[in-house]
Amino acid sequence: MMIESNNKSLTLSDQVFLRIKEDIVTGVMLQGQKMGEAELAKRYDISRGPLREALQRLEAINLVTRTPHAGMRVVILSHDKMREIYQMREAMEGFATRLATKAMTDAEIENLYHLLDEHETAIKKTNGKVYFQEEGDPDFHYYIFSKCGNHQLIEFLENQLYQLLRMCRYRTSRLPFRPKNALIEHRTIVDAIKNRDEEFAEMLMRRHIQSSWQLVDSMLIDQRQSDIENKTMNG
Amino acid sequence: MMIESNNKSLTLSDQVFLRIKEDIVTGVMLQGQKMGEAELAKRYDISRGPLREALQRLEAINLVTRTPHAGMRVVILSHDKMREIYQMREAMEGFATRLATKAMTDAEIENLYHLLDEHETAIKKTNGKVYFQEEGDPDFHYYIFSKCGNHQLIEFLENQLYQLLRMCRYRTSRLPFRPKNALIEHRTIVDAIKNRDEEFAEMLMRRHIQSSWQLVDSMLIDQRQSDIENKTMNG
DNA sequence: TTTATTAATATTGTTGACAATCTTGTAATT
DNA sequence: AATTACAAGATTGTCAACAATATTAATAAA
Repeated sequence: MMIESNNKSLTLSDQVFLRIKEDIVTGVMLQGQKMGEAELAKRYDISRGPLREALQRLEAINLVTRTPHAGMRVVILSHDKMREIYQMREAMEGFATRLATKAMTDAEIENLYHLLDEHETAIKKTNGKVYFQEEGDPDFHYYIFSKCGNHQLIEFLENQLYQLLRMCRYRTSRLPFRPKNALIEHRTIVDAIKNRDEEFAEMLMRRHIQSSWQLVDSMLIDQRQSDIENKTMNG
Repeated sequence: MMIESNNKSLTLSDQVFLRIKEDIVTGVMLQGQKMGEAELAKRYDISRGPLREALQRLEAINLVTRTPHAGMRVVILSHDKMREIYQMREAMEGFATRLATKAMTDAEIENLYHLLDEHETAIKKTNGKVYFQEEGDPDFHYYIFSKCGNHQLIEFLENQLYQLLRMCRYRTSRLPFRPKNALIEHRTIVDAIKNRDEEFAEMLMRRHIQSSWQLVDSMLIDQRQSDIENKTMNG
């Protein structure tokens, strides 16, 4: 929602890149789906030139796969691939947290506490339904790693890894989460940052991401289970 | 050298991407240099369409920077940026080493020892001039992280980070290195892998990369020193 | 009936021309 | 003399037609 606001000076290729990216991440386009250039060009009302450039950029962030002379497809997030993504996230965001623990100003740490307070009230208001549901969680993580001081790392996390993560999240929709647990973990992380305890902050962030993965992992297993059952019933 | 061998089924865009990448990394194109599309198209004997796609891909791996409606420039590897790159390398390759320590087969570890032996004889033969001079070191590192089992991580290290690293190395050309030291460090890393000691292997790899950075860092400081002196003499 | 070959079709890769935008240089005004 | 406004030139962004490649469908042979 609200992505059509900045059409002013962006190039056509940029605009359609953002639009398709959103359509892939949010599941409007299905995984493994063939993306014919002519079809897409018509659909997004654009010529094939800028479209191809947009697809090229989508390939660069691993949202589509290309086979020469055969075309593009939406990436398929297999169970294995998702595990790899979360594993990578654990290492890189853990490291970013360590750096941020050293680099953040006191004022920025205060901002983090305010952010947590906002989340808490949001949880209370909606009786625990918000949070983790694409609301608070990304803000929290984003705020921390954006303060790590390493632009290369920030750029990678923001523009590459987090796009795939969002896609994972959309795939495992409607999670039966425990927002209070997540909030508690978040608080312990911020406390460690406040104490300037890099070692501990990194460890807590890694564990937090690990448990996030375990939840997704179990979801996927359940899903596969029911897939198998469906197949058995139909066959 | 020897990059013109596989022209068979690669698309034009792919070919020119590889060629320009090589020209940037090896310093044929200078840092910060303007890359006019018309000029490049003529130079590489290609039309602007595929050229633009190639440039797009170069932008994706941070070898060129683009400002809309103003064109592309070769990236400038400032001192700060290089530190960021090495910092990131330390974290990610260290993590990859940890994973590889668990994942490698015994046969693959034997291969690593053979690789070290080859390097040792090469050093003896050339009296310590080879190694680190774009010969043995990348092979060693590449072999390890390529066995980490995480394809996302491998892809990132190989296609993104290592391109920038090669560029750093070319920039700090002719280093007064100590190949024997590096070889010793390599051996201790392989020994840790052989013992399946993930913790230690990661630590050793990180330290190895740290000292690699310190060498480059000191080079850059010297360089700046002499730059300042030159400026003083000329002004 | 199955498999291999070949032609037809559809899709991707490439090109050169056209449009929009920025940069540069000149001239006029303060 | 300095600065702003405007116009000419150059460069990037976009488009539609053309060429090369892969996919398919059909036909013929085993």
